Amino acid sequence: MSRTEREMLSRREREIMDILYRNGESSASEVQNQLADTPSYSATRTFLTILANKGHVQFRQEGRKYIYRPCRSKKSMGGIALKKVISTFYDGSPVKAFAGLLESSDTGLTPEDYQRLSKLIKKGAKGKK
Amino acid sequence: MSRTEREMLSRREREIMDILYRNGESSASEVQNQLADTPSYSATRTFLTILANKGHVQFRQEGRKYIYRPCRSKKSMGGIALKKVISTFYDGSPVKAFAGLLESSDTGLTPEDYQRLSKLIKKGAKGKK
DNA sequence: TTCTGTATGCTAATTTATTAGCATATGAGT
DNA sequence: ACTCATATGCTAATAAATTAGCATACAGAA
Repeated sequence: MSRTEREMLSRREREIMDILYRNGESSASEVQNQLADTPSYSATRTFLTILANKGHVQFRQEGRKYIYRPCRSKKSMGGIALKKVISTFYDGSPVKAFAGLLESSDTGLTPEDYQRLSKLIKKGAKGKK
Repeated sequence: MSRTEREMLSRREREIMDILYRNGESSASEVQNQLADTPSYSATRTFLTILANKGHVQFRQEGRKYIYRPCRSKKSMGGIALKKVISTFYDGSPVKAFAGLLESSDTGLTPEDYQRLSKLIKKGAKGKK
C-alpha cells in the first residue's frame, strides 16, 4: 500500500477518526453511536478494522471488547488540520485566521482567555528576537 | 435531496471545493490541473457539474469556457472549518488551538505579525467589557 | 445449566464515487 | 474555408466505499 493510499481516508473513515480524536479512545459501539446516520454495528467494525490495518488506529483488549484510539497524537494531527484550513481559507496566514476568529461575534472568549492570549503572544515575540 | 445529502461531499468534491476556495474561481481545466492524481478532463467536469447541481458552486460563461466559483463566501466557510478543527482537536477551545499554533517551532510569524496580533487581542478584549 | 445480550471475524451484496469515451460546438490561426 | 486545440453535454463502464448478514464466543443473570 502506497503512502498516499494509507493517507487517503474515505468519508466514514474520517468521521471515525474525528470521533476517536475527540474522545481520546472508544469502543466499537461507542463509535457506532456517534456516527451520523448510525450504521450497523458490523459496518462500524469493518471501518475500525480497516483503520487498524492502515495503521491509523491501535486497540487494546479490555475485558471482552476492544478499545480503539488513534496512533498519532491529537496535538500533531491538530496542527496539520489547522494548517490545512489556514492554507485553504486564509491565504496561508495564521494571523488572518486568528483575526477572523476574533471578529466573529460569538468568539466564546472570556476576559481570562484574552489575558492568556496576550501572554502567549508576548512569549512568542520574545522567542523570536 | 435532503440537506445532509447536499452537505455530504465525496473526496473529489471536497478537493475541488478546496481548490476553488484557494483560487477564488477557476475554469474546469485549471481545477483539473490542480487535482491530485490528475483525472481526465471529463471526470473533472462531472464533479463540477455535480457540485453546481448540489448548489455548492456557481459559474459564469466567459468566452468559450465556464468559470466556477463557490457559492458561499470563503470567510464564512473558513470560520466553519476552523471551528470544526478546534472542536475535534482542541476541546473546542480557540485559545488552546492558538497556543498550539504559537508553540510550533516554525510559526512563520514575523515580528510584525506579533504586533498585529497584540492589537487584535486588545481590540477584542475592549469590545468585551 | 441455559438463556440473553453484546462482543468478534468473516463474507457477500448493494450503493456511491470515480473514471473515460464519444459526439458536438466554437474560436483562432493558416 | 479548413484544421487544430479546447470547450461542453451526455452516457456508460469500472473501482471503491458502505452496508448488512451470519456464525461464533463468552460473561452474567435466571
